[in-house]
Amino acid sequence: MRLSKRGEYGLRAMIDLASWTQDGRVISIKAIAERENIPVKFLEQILLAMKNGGLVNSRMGASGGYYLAKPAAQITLGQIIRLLDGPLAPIRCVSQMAYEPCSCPDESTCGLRSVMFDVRNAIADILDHQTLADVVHGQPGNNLKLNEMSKS
Amino acid sequence: MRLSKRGEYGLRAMIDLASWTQDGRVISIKAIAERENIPVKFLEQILLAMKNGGLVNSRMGASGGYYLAKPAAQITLGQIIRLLDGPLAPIRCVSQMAYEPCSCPDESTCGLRSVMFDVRNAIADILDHQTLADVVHGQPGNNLKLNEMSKS
DNA sequence: CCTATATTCTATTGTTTTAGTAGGACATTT
DNA sequence: AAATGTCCTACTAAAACAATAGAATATAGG
Repeated sequence: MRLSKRGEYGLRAMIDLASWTQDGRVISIKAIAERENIPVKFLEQILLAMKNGGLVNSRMGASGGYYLAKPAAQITLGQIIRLLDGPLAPIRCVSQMAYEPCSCPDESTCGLRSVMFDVRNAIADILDHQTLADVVHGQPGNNLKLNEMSKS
Repeated sequence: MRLSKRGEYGLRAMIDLASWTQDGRVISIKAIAERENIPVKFLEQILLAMKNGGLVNSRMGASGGYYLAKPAAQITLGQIIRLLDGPLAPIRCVSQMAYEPCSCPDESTCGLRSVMFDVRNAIADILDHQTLADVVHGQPGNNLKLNEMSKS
């Protein structure tokens, strides 16, 4: 159930962009990498992928850099993670974007599938509604349960 | 965010055990593997791990096999997944059982961390409350959201 | 125009994880 | 004693992960 470093770095970089960008300014890979403790060349790839995915834009050359392609309130964490790490769903047979049949004889009566469907939705409910703007402004998650004692 | 085959097979095997076991009977690896389409030798390892983890017991020798170590209502999917795949948390710094500090300067104000904390709790809320008995008897998940349009 | 500073793009590398396989030792039933 | 199980360790091929390397290209500023 874990997020890769690629996904984590991508999220941190986007949050960084969202919090440091104002008006027409751009931010260099190096600046982000230093603030967020991310290997420069690795971050380079990640930002490139996000550019190709339409989440950021860039200005080349000296004093160039990156900026969000859309307002921070229109970019969700779900979009970023899907782009960098693939589907949110724990198993393919409950994924909307990358569905594949599983091995069970009948999906409609598969107990495991229905639980995993719930898990997928719980994850997507959070990640598809939390925007970069929410994260930057410390918006509390709408699914937060305080009195939760389970160990993850 | 995905479940490994090891985890998936383990869950399927446990659900199989929960639904086919009655009174003092045991079920062989081969029988489970055939019903659930799991490679026999792989399942062997998985069941062994679950035995060492205290979730199942076994009877050796001819006509031996496995059975649940506890009533199905006392085994949660969370226990199984943690045993086979490790922590449910997307990143270590929000894990209870395998906490590690992340790279950010201050965890208490880290926006990413607080979102991932919510995600961890959402996953654990489901997986730590759904028992094998629930799954076998088609208990609906308590976190199911029907009108959900997001793609996973 | 030239240089320093950026992004762009592709390839390569080392490590770890995943998903099994193989094979023999040991226990129990028949 | 043979058949049928679990137990246990080691091994392996392939994929995923986490970078690194290096050259090409673009632009600002002097």
